Amino acid sequence: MELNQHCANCKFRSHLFDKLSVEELTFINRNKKTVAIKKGGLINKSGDPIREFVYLTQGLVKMQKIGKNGKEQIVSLARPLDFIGLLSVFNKEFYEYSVTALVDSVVCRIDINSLKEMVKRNGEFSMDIIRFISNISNEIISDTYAINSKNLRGRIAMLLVDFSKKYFESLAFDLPISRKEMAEMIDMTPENVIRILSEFRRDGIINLRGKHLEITNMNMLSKIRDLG
Amino acid sequence: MELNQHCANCKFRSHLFDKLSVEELTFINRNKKTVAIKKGGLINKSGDPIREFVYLTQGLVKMQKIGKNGKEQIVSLARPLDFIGLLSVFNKEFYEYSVTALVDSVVCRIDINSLKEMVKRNGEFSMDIIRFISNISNEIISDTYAINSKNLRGRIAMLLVDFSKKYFESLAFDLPISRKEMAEMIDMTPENVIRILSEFRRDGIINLRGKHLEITNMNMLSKIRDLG
DNA sequence: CGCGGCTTTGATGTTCATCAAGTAAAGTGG
DNA sequence: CCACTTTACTTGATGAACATCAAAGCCGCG
Repeated sequence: MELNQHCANCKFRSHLFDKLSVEELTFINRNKKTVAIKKGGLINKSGDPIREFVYLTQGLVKMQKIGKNGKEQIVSLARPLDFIGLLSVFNKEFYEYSVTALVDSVVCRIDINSLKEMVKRNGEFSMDIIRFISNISNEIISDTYAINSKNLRGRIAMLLVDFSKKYFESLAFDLPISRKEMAEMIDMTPENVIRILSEFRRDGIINLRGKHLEITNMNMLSKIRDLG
Repeated sequence: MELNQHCANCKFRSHLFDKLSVEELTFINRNKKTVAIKKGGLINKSGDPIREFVYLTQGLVKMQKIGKNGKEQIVSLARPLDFIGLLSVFNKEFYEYSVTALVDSVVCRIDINSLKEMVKRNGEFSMDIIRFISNISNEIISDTYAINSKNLRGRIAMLLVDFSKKYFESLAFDLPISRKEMAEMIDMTPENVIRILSEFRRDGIINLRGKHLEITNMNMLSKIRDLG
């Protein structure tokens, strides 16, 4: 695929940029670079200075931080058209979260000052930025509360339903993360992730072989999510 | 005190408005109203249409939502100069959280469309709004993670230290919320809140009589917070 | 004055983390 | 490509942390 496409023609462009004119997109285009990242590759490192606004066009990435106990904690996953670190770029000097590619991915790195310039100049664009930030943070906050108010079975059920509906739009898919990473996403131990997955398999709710998962009883799974 | 002061002279005005000219402040002033709320009074109700941007000038309020199980959950407290519902006003039609006064309070209600108009017109102002939103959501997210990674003693310790340092700037203060509300803030049961407070009292870390609390061993309390 | 909600303490049971030990899978270097 | 090493996965047993239940005293308020 063509990496260094002009923003004005980019088919991965988010609606966030709809309010920019062709001239403004050209300005952005001059100040961005597009980079391919291999699976497992580091995109941003927690603590590094923020110089760019990162935008995911292809792949899947995780945002994580290190808790006080030294354990990794996954704050959220990002899909194509998601903005990485949008919650930090405008008010922090250094990245708060590390970002790692879960599969081969492609990101655009837009010079942060060029973007800020756009925000100041184009009022409709700044309103859109505000709406995007609000949406992202609302989602993280409500997801976090939802996870923490559920028991372990409910958490796993929620995660699987989300994968199926939000990320893969299919009842069968390959898990993009390890059991350990699942545990880091929903705040439990890897042992219990495995235990509950085995339980679901025993109960005929899912098929699971290695990373390949198929939801065979979505009704039941949704019920477990809602009641947990 | 004078409720309907002109924004240009308001001593409770947040830095958020620093970038507005006198004319712009006058425009805001024409489209705002200042309201006094009694302790326990409802300021915003979850589900109501968002027509105004609410700004706290005096008092203390709680933002809460109702979990699936029907239990109340307190998302955050807001002090003077804090913006209430800033995370919702730009991207939602209806309030997500209810807001209730914990003590007698005063709020300014600014017409939401007037504020949006300002954002579009004044680029420096919109940058400030973005920074504010980012700060608020970052704080809520990191506080939520911090709370959930601690055991119950650590949670109570964190809450008390926060009250002391952030809200009252004193080692002695009156708890602004009930034991039950404390439980709703840090996701535990009222019984355990009480149990642990009694423990802290037994261990000489705090004095507690009804709502009046005094931290007698801040060192130990901080240690419990950090190690929990 | 009495009712209902808040507070407090104790007893009990459940949920989940931790520890241990073994198997499978995935890198790695020769 | 194979032996080797490491990392991920899996199951069971145990104990600790915490929620729930129960009962009694307290306080504010109509």
